[in-house]
Amino acid sequence: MTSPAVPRKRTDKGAQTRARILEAAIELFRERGYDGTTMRGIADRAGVSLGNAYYYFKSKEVLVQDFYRRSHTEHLDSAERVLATETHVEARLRGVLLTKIETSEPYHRFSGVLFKTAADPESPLSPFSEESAPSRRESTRLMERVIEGKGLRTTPDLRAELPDLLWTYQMGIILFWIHDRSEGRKRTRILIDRTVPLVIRIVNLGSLPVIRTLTRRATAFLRELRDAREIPPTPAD
Amino acid sequence: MTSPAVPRKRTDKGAQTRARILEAAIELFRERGYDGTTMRGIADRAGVSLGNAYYYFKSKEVLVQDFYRRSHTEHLDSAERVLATETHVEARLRGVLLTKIETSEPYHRFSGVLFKTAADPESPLSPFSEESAPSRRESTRLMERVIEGKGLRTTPDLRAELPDLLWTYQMGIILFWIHDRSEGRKRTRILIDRTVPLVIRIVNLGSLPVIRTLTRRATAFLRELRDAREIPPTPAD
DNA sequence: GTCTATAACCGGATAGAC
DNA sequence: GTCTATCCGGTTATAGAC
Repeated sequence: MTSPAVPRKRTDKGAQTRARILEAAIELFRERGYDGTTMRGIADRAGVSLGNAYYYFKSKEVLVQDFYRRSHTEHLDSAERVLATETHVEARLRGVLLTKIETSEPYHRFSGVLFKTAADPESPLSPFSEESAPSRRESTRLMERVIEGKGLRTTPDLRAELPDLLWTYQMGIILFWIHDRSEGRKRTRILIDRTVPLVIRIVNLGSLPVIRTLTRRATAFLRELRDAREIPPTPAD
Repeated sequence: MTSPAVPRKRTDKGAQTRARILEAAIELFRERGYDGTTMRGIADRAGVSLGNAYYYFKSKEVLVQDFYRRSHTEHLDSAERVLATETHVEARLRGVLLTKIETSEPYHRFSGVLFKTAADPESPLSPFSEESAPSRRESTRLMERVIEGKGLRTTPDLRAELPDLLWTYQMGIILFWIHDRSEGRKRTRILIDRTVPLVIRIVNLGSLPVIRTLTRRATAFLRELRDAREIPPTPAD
């Protein structure tokens, strides 16, 4: 008697359609790759009209992005489990990187497309863009957690820069992974296995007296660079 | 009496048309950017038909590439002049990097497009692809010349890897430059000025006894990685 | 206001005649 | 070598249904 003619199941009329479209897209991307998939094909398989598909997804690209976003959250989850069990930095770092490429595996085929647009400074998808700041923040947060592990000897100033540096390192690994055509991404795995200990060792060397001044200078510059980035470009000066 | 009815200037019937099209493309890219330029517009301005434009350039992308190739050769020239006058590694490296961003400046606007396709592993434009091996080779050759300068203390094994490492460093600088919106690319210039000395110093540190084993291990791995890349992926093993 | 569909538009790319 | 005619697929405009 309270509620008028409003239908009960208000939950998600279109949300389901949206899901159907995304599902169809994922299937087709898997079957034929990004370029081989057409928006018309996606709409067809989802049983909707072309225009309708565009009602839910502004472009073909955001379809891949939505698809890829899954991998990001999956990674956060898996990484969480790694961090809960591993206590040594080295193991933590290796674990975070390995889970990254593992959760990304289903997307390897289109990672090229993703990376492509990511490299474009105009694109909101660029890892350096304003829009992707949240997920970048999440990734560096992960690195903050990583370096809470045992086995790291470092100075406070270097430590402060480490999350960003490790994020960059991770980007490098991903770039390698994208180009890795070996079965089981064996080559990327080797890369991780070999470079993680090196990275940790190099960081630890940073506290050696001979290297101290160098480290200090480098971190000072990094800090400067990072802080300048936060501030919108100054037309003056 | 020897030559029949054939016109004398046989040199380049179509080569001129080709040039006209490229010229028109460059103008339009400059005026309206990559996306704002259409193949029809290019053909129009060049005074040829659309189909004809495609006869000379397989795609819109290769037009930008041809355009960009100029910058590459220009850079080789400018770098040559730098290497002829500068004797110290640091000055040589800085000079090579500065001329790189300076000769690339006219292309800054589309560098996004270039980099975009370059990041795609499928693309023949990818700096890691077979097709771009020649220009990559030229760039690492340049780095070989750079390290012939004075002021470098290093071991043979590290030295052997340096050209590739410095090429990677240069790629990093370019990535930064692409995203650099500061006037006169001031930020990239600062980046170069600050990091070049650091890089040289780090390399020189590589010969310190404490670091030797680390360097040796790292270079061994790099060599392994590089050599494996030359060999086509082995399906066996 | 939320959803769905049809009919274009636009621009990159190709086929094939001359 | 050059053109015209088309294709193809991403994207948009727009109209109507719920």
